[in-house]
Amino acid sequence: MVAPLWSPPGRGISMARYNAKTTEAKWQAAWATAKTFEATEDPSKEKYYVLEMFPYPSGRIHMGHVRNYAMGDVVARYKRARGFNVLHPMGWDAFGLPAENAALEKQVHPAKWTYENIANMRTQLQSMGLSLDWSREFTTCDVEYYSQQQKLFLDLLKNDLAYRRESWVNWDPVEHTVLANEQVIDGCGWRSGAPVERRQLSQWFFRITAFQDELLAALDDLERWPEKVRLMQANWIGRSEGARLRFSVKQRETEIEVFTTRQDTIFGASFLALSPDHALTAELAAENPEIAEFVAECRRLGTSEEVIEKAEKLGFDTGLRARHPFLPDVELPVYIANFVLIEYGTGAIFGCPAHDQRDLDFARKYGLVVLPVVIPSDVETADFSVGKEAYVGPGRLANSGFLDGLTIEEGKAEIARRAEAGNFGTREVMHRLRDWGVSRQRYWGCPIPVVHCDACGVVPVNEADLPITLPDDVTFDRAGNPLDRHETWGVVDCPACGKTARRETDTFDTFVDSAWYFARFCSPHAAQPLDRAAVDYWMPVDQYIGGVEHAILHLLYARFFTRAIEKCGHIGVSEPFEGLFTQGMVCHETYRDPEGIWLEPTEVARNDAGQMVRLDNGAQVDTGRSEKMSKSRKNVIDPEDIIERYGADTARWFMLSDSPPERDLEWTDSGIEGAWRFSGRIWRIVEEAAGELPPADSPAPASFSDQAKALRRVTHQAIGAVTDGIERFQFNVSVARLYELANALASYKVVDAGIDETNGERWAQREAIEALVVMIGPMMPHLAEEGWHILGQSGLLADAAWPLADPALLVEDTITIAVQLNGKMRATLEIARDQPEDDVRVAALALEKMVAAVADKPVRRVIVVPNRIVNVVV
RNA sequence: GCCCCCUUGGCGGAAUUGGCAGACGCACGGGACUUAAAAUCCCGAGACUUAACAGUCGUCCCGGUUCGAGUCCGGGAGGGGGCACCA
Repeated sequence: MVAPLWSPPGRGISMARYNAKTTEAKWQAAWATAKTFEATEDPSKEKYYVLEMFPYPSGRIHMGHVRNYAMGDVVARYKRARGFNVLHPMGWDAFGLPAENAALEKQVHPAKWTYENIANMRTQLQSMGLSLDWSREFTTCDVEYYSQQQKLFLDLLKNDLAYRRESWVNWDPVEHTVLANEQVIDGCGWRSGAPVERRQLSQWFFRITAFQDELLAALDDLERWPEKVRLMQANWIGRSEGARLRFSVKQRETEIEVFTTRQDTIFGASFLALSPDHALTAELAAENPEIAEFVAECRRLGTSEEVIEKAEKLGFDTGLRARHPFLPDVELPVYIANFVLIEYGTGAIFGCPAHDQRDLDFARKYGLVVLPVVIPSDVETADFSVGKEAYVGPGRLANSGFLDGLTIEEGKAEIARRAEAGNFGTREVMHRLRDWGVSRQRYWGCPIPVVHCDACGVVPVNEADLPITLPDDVTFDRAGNPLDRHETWGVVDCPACGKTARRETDTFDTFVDSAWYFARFCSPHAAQPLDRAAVDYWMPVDQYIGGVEHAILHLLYARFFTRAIEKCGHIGVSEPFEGLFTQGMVCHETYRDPEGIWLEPTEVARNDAGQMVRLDNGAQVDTGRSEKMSKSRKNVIDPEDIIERYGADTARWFMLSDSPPERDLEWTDSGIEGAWRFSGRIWRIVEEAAGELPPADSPAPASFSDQAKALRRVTHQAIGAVTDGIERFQFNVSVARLYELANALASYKVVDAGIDETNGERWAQREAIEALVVMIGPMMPHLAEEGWHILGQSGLLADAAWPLADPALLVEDTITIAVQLNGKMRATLEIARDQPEDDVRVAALALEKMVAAVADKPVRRVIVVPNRIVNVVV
């Protein structure tokens, strides 16, 4: 890529090329000096809280950040111009594993690594010229932040929203550490490559399930959220209605409890199946080595997801027989089956092979009865049979005694009623959602403020003793959690009895940090977690913007945590984000040389023959499809390079043009060049006209020439369309309308060069240029600010009001409407607007082309849509 | 396997939600300026037929509703995403 040239200086001093670098620095300094973007609560003004998902401080910003923050800044600056009191803060999601990895690899302390990264990224972000209130900046690894989080945790504990229980973790036996699910690759540790073991540890949980129905129901009211995200959350919560049924076991004094959503198919049941981890399975395994061996086999399979997916359905007949609750003569064999999950329902099922695919596969393998009990409405019962595919569609019940003839829904209700009456079952609503495990056996996270005492058990730290700070003197020369092996940090007096006890060495999942940061921005320096007055003023976030990859976890945790702290009295809202927008990724072509080595875009170029080749050795390069920019594929463009070469405005403009914000954006060199050309074009339009225009705020002349009128109409149409585009998050459409306005201005030649303003041509030109500059402001703020200044405006553009379209100027006196024959376009008709239908019809039929097209055919009907279209039917 | 979304010129995309398909940008071609180039400005362009006027076809495919379908309905193909033995 060749750097564009900032000069040559053009035709004279006043025509000097726009210098983005110095101009951008100048206005960034001006905004900072004026504290333009620092927000304060002002009850007399309507507030608007714009937030982009805060970044993890990896060290450098990437194009995804640029796109995200460019969009957020459009909204923030636009709402400011519309008179809102805007809050637009920024901070850092700074705890987490990468800092510990860096510590291990480079022997640098996580804190040092993190804060240096933040300093670097802050500089990069500031070079983008975002309208951020930097006075509210904080970092989640600041003691000031995480100590407040510890207070919130104590409140959650008091309100029974946090608790401790045993839970399975992925344990890497080589690194002596717990692994997150995404660190387990093919059943092995991502770094050590050793097979991961499942271990049980006592861990902290947040009781998200206490709000599960509310979290589901409230999705309906999140009207400014993408439908897709609401659906994903609903699926994740996974509410299903069914019944819990108890089966008595013939051979022993016990019952097996199953959960089912298809209790209507009970007469088609042919077996029961227990999870390998079911309590009864454990009992049986203790008595029977064969069962123990089978269970062990299932567990071995259990480590690798891939194997589970492909695994055959396996079962082991325990020899036990369960009694059918409605058929005294029928006994159902009890199996242990590898596809029954202990985490869901009761860890046991009844199998109805005819109407469940898994049960059918299982039944075919073990030769069990397949009895259809739901018959599609267009088939006779005797004619219906199930082959390889279970029937899960609608129908009437059959072969089912007292249920025969009922619908599925009626059958479900009847079984539930009889089970409850007979005291062997209940209606039950089950959820897929599990409580949120927040313990991480890690150093670089917020310490969980509790103490383990041999006498008193788990004791919360007294609030007065907070914060529990991380010790600095830790080493990363070995695997495992440094907090565990710290000599003094973990030794503490029990808050309850005073005896020597041990500190909790687990830290919080970093999703906890990001589950309330948006609320902390309202009062970032408060001595308590949240200042109610500030939070009540600013919350909820009016517009949240970020990647769709957080559609489930982060957004669900934030919704839960807001409810949790609402219950504790810290906040007055239950939904944190009124509006949500999920933006697409930034993509780029990929390049590989003949050896299959990935190449950076800077390492390849197109040769004279039009082929992509390596710059260093000329070898031909395979151009791969465009993919999300990633280091592993080397298809990244560094925003810092782009801003250095073209300026922040150009980078931002390119991010907003062409691609709809929710879709992926394809990075191209020609695209950024085009954006850069346009910024120069705007500059020229303003520069060349500025000296000829009437002074700022001149009163409108009494009359306008036709050309001036036409320009004014274009201007006001652009105002309407650009505004509409921003409101609807269609920035690419706003950009197109701004191009049109710029094109109109570029071809606007004032006929009367004199300053005499009787025809209003210069006045209309100023109106148009000012509108252009103001509307470009949210997208290219520095260039717009410079233009505003050149136009002789005294204040900052950042404080200027958004233009309003004058409806009177939008209407065109003469309009062109389409004339169709039998629905096909044949001609157009120029006519004054709002003419009576009869006149339009007559005029349309009188058109030469229509007369010829209709010829001698009888006109059967003429449809006139006012000011739109005429359709002649013959 | 289940659920959801998408498919419009060479490319990214637009179309007031049923009313002139292809706005705007990119790439491309032609021209102006220039000794020349860059930059800038102007013009052209969906495909096919035609010397031209003009005509025919055209929003993934097939069918339907309608005076009229990119838009609504039914079926199919291709691409993408989410969840995944959830009983």
